[in-house]
Amino acid sequence: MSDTTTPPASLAPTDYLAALNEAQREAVTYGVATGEVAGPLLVIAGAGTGKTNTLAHRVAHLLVHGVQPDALLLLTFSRRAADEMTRRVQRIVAQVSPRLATLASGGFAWSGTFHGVGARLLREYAGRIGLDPAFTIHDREDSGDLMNLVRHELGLSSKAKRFPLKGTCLAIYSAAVNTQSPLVEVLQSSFPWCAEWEADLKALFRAYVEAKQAQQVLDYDDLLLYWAQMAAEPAIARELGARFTHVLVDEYQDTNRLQAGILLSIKPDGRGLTVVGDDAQSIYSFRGATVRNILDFPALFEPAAMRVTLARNYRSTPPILDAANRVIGEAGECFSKNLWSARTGTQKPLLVSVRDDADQAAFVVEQILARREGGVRLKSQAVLFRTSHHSLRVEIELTRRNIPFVKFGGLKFLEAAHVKDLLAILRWSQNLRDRVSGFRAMQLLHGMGPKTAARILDNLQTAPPGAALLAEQPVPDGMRAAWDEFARLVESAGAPGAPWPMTAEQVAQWYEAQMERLYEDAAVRLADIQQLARLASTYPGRERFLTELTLDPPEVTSDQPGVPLLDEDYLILSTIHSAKGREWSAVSVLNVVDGCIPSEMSTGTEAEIEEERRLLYVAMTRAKDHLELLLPQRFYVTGQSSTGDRHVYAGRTRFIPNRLLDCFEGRSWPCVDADAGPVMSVAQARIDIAAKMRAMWQ
DNA sequence: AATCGCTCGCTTTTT
DNA sequence: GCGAGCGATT
Repeated sequence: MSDTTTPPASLAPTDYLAALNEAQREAVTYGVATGEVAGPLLVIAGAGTGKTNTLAHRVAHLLVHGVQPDALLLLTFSRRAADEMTRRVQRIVAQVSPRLATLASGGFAWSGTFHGVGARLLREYAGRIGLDPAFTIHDREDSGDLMNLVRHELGLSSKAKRFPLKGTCLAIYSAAVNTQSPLVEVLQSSFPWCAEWEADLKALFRAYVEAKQAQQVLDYDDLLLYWAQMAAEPAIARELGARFTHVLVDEYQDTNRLQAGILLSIKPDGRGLTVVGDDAQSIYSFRGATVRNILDFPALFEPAAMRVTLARNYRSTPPILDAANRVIGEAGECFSKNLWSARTGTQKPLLVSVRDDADQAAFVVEQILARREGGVRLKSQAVLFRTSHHSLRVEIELTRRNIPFVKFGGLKFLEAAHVKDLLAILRWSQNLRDRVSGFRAMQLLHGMGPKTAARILDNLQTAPPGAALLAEQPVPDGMRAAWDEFARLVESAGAPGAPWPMTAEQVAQWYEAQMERLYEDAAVRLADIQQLARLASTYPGRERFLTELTLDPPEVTSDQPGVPLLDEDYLILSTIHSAKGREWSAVSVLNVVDGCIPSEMSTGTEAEIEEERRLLYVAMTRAKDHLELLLPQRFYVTGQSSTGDRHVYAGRTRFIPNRLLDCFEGRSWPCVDADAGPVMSVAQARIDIAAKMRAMWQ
């Protein structure tokens, strides 16, 4: 509406905008009240600048101005982020009017990750793009299994010179798809040691794609790829563009070319498109994400996209922010926002030298307990680390002291063999052509091996659809009865309109009867299966259950000791990657030493090292009031020498060179005895390490 | 044809 | 410390 018209009487005063700062308000209101859909908007939102809040307000603002929830496409990095966004929007609009509260109470039909939304759109449009709407989705392991199957079929596994393993093949394939670049280039830049296999890999990938299509199976990458291909059809693109008048994307710095392509197809002129992100927090390039997406966004459009920068940090104290700014300021290519803090506080982040892994764990746990005594709940504290296994000692220490914790990242619930077994049965019942699922499911039967299973899968594939009866498949006489029972189970589970969650319960029941034979530790696994069955009952049906579980598995494994109850206070352990977007009052970062951060796996190229720097930046900017970086002087590595475990001496991460030490407070722990001399400074401690290293060889 | 037991090689981050 | 792969055994 123009400024000459008065707002409709139903419109409540926009009080909710008053709590925002100027830049935030600009991002929220840009183009909303003009009466037509606004041009493209890029919001550069530094760490802790109220990004989620701003995005939520923009969504709320759109609703207030009459946009229907169904017309919003809300793409976030995780489901958790989507849920958080929904909650906030609901809270905001509830203040404006009861009518809007009702409107938003159902949440947003089209919010979630690119993969999750893609899966749902593809099912809806399946008929028009030659896809079976009952397609199953393979997780990474399933994809690896299928890749392996094809790899064997093509005889690549028995080459004289060792052919890349399935995981490597899949990684190469995935990189090519997600970066949208030719195989040669991917091999050259990321997998130079596999370059000689280019021709074979090409054949392998062709066969892999054919296998997926024959089985009506999609992998993670396909969800984006099919969506992108679909959106490349002008008619469908127009339809999607009209249906979703507003598209909002969070964490845009971690999207890849495929995702950017999808957005551009739907919104070619950028009208109605809002992307939010922070190039300093781009940490997913290993997954094909490219920081160029966000950097090049404004110039994609004519006129260029509106750009709003949020630089006022509400999260961290000035010393913490200062240290983080300095760390990211060292980046070779620096786009830092130089965040400034609105808070008070004078405690510098700690740089704590400890002897080893064990002392690191002891120190961290002691500090956490001390802070809890001081009134900081466990839930407001977190321990962050580069790789999942870095937290092992801390986990042991926490368990020993009976401190509840939850760990994010690393091994997922989904990867446990027994969970995969159960899902394989359900997936196979949904789509009998899915060989990976069927192959796995059938071999749960005693007496069923790869040969018999493969023959049955062949029979099913060649039989006309609907004509193949599972029960009639040829199996050894000894297992006829068991097979009949299994076939009945799978067929009834796969029948259209099979009652849910009863189906899941029946399958779980059948599987539980097999577990004793399959696993020595069946008792522990049984609990998982029961939990899974309970989880199943919270979904409306099998299809949604399988899809959403595959794309967004529970982040916590239940075989951890002392899994806390929901209302209990518990500590968060998380990989830095999984800590994205979150914040805690106190944060401890483990192993801030070269070899861990940066990971020794990621020091090959300048770009990799820069990403590791941003990773440390992300870790540091999670802290609100208290930040400690741990420097074990030596840590154990496993399996690198024939003699087994050994320890190596480590130096402080290269991302905190001496010239940055004035931002930190150096400590040593355990404290050096007063009689033994002054407390070591960090610099002195390093000289000692060097001496020890020389001493090793004397 | 299935299964068990042995050896060899690899070992990040995740939708 | 773990899985994939292979050879021997049932």
